[in-house]
Amino acid sequence: MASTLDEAGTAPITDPSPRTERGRLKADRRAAILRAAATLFAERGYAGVTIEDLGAAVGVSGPAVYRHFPGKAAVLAAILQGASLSLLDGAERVIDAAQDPEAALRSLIRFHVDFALAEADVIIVQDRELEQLDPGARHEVRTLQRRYVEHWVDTLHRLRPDRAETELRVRAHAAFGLLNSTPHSARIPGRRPAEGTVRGILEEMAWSSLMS
Amino acid sequence: MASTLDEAGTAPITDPSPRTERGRLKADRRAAILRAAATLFAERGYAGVTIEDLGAAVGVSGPAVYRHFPGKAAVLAAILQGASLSLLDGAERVIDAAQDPEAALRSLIRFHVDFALAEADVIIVQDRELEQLDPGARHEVRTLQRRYVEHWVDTLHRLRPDRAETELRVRAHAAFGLLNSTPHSARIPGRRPAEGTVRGILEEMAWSSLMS
DNA sequence: CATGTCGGTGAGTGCTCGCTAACATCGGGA
DNA sequence: TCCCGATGTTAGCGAGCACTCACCGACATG
Repeated sequence: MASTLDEAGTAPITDPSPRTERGRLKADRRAAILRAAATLFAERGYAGVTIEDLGAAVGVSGPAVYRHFPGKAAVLAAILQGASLSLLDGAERVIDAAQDPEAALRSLIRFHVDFALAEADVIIVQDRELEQLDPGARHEVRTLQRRYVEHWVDTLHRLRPDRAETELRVRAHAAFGLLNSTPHSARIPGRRPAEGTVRGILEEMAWSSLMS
Repeated sequence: MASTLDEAGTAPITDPSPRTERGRLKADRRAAILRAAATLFAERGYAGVTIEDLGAAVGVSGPAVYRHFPGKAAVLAAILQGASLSLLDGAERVIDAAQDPEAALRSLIRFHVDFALAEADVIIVQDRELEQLDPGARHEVRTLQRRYVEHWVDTLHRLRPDRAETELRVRAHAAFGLLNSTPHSARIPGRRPAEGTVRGILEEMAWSSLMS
């Protein structure tokens, strides 16, 4: 299901030069563990997944996971740090490329929808398991998230300088809730419209709610 | 903190006639456990709360909880059943009282915002711990939730008969994500605007996103 | 080719936690 | 008043799980 995903999108903080064969295998396995962990955590919750499950999902058994992560909490931390970093990076790239604030907001919305649809598991884990992190990692993730929000608030402020920043912050959070609704409701069985249709609806709703 | 809450809002399925003193105490304790459990589950997640915690939160210790619920899962089930029942009840009352579809949708939005602000803990638990339920209870809750959604879809369909029901269902879910954003972002520390302000912003955003 | 490192395994350890058992206390109907 | 059932207590059991340990084979470097 995730075979067509852009790997760079959620790449963990990894040694960028795995020269040797063994290093490449290790990097692959680490990435595989993170992917599987995101899916499992999204399905059963952080506490509902065992280290054994994590290993089994990538074909190794139990304690082998400790060769790649110091513990279960570190797996979750890597997922959340990777996600918030990807979001922040994407927002900055998209804003830099935009010609004017209106284009910037449209691009932000499109980028966020893309991310939510492509990385549904990560989105779910992101806003469900944040408090499971140790204080250090939690603070780091929260800082990254705050910077992401502030990019939205700045862009909104450029479009509507008459509105208070506190109001724009509420609006930004509400828009995230709207855009992140698909990963959640996608878990509910039932016939869903095509992904392209959903994308269009969400973009339209986000835009009009933010600018209303 | 929950002392001023309307008890009827999330009252569990309880004996409505606790004539005797002892019966009243039992009902109170049961309600207290449910309230405390909602808060604790929202803070630490279902798996992060022990039966001991549940008892301690209401001044009894550990196994006394088993005098009121057959097990930990039953506490969660009672919370989620109560919440989805309250939402469904409220939606039906509100729609019956409305003069026309437009008034119905506005009332639905206002009702949902009120519920999300008053019962933030329950809202968080509702869409975070559904899969922890045993299949029977999960199916019941899901059925109640589906009926709630269908009331929204029906109302939307009356306002916009040109739109497909699948699209309206996506819109309804997105609106829930939007309206439920406050309980989630309220956990993030930081200065927030007054509750009345938030309410107005959310209602405006929900309306314009649904009708866009 | 010898050797150290590295990723893997199976067995085991200690702790947490849901739940039960056995017993104390007390309110309230006969 | 008496006694039963309901509500609480503490002690303890058993399972599950994160994590450690001792060991093994294979790859890569001198």
